[in-house]
Amino acid sequence: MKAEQETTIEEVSATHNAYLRLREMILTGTLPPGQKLKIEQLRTLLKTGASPIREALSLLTSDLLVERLDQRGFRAAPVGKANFDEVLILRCTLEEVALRASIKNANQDWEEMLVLAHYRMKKAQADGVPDFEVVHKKFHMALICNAQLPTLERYCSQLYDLNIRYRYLAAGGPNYDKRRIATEHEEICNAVLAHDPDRATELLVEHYHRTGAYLSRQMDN
Amino acid sequence: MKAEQETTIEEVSATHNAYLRLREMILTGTLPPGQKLKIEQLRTLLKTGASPIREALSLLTSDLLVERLDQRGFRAAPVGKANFDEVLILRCTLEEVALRASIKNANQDWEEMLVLAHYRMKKAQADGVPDFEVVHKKFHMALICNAQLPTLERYCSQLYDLNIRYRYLAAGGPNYDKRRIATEHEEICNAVLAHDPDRATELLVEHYHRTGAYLSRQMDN
DNA sequence: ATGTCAAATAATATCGATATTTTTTAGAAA
DNA sequence: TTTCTAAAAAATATCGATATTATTTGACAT
Repeated sequence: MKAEQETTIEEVSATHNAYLRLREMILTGTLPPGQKLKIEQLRTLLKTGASPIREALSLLTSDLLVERLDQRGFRAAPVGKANFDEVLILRCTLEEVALRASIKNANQDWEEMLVLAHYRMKKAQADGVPDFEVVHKKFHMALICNAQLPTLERYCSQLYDLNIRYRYLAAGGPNYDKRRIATEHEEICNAVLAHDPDRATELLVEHYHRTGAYLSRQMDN
Repeated sequence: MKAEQETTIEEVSATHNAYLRLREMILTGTLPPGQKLKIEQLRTLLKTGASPIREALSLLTSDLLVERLDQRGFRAAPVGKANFDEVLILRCTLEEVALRASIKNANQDWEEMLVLAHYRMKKAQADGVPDFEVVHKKFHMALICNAQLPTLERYCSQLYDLNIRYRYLAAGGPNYDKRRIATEHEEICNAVLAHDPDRATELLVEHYHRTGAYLSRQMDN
């Protein structure tokens, strides 16, 4: 008897909902790095049973967002400069491979998808919508999704999420130079549409290094 | 009252045991690719409750060894040429980065560890012990463990495991040229000990391509 | 035969309760 | 005060049962 659709919330399964909500909370810092994640506490917070919580935490463990301590439960993965630097290296390495493969497979459909993803991101930034991070990720994933290498895409997505945590942690500091970021995105997009893999990957890696250096500076404070 | 240590089996937790056993069965092909993994069936097989099974399957999902189907349970991850090729590309890409970093950090302790891992592998092959795969993996992980990039090591370990499945699947065919494999390992080891990153990575990547081509041929049959 | 639908079956997902383990607390001895 | 130990409290890990969802079966109509 499911007469209602409640809101627009998709009711897939308690586990999946718990997974998404916990993930969000860890990424944004609502559950800060290193914090103990007690089952009972999360049970009342998410209003669900222990089983979905435990399963969701298991899934997040493999996303490197949660750590499992022998028989002592779970905690949000800690952060640190070493981890930040590693994530940056891996992103540059893997996204270069992915972007080159994407461009090699270039076709009309993908290019149009990319243009759209780019446009939506620009619009979201102009409007100052709160879920800018969502469309921003979509743009970066659109760049590499044409590689047709699902495992690689998965790694890139994971690493993007690991990096996002540092962005939220640094959110107190001075804002990015948004104009420059927008320009960089534009240039990457153009290089891809021009089928210039060398220039596209160079710009992408530079883009990551630049924002990386910014965040690194924030972390030292 | 745990008066007994039973055998040498380490009784950590039901979940961890289930994880290790299921992982082993998927890697070796006891649970073949694509097979439905029913909770009840695994419950009786591993003689444990549903919760540890489900948690173990969740963990394996993030190792890319198990797939979760909406509300229709789990199945062993399917295999295929495309996946095989992708795993090969990613291994070559990531292990090159890891090996170079490892060599850059080279020190006495690591080099001695590597020599030991290599010696144990040679010995295991000579003795024809059944757990050759274990020491073989240890050797390859020893090559890259000095990079001190834990996320990268984790990815390499995962990819190694994904690749191992294809080795077990091809086990029916003619054996490798073991002499050549041994020589390749020897040469990689020597190049590393000589602190020659270019040669070491070239040999390593070649090594993967050679065994990859062998397995690829097996798969076509 | 073939396709459709409803009942029966089987499997999953989830809950509540309990056993086990870890952590904290408090009291006694040095 | 500090340290050690035992009891109490808290938290985790696991089990058994149940509600929910998917799949199969078989009767009926086309």
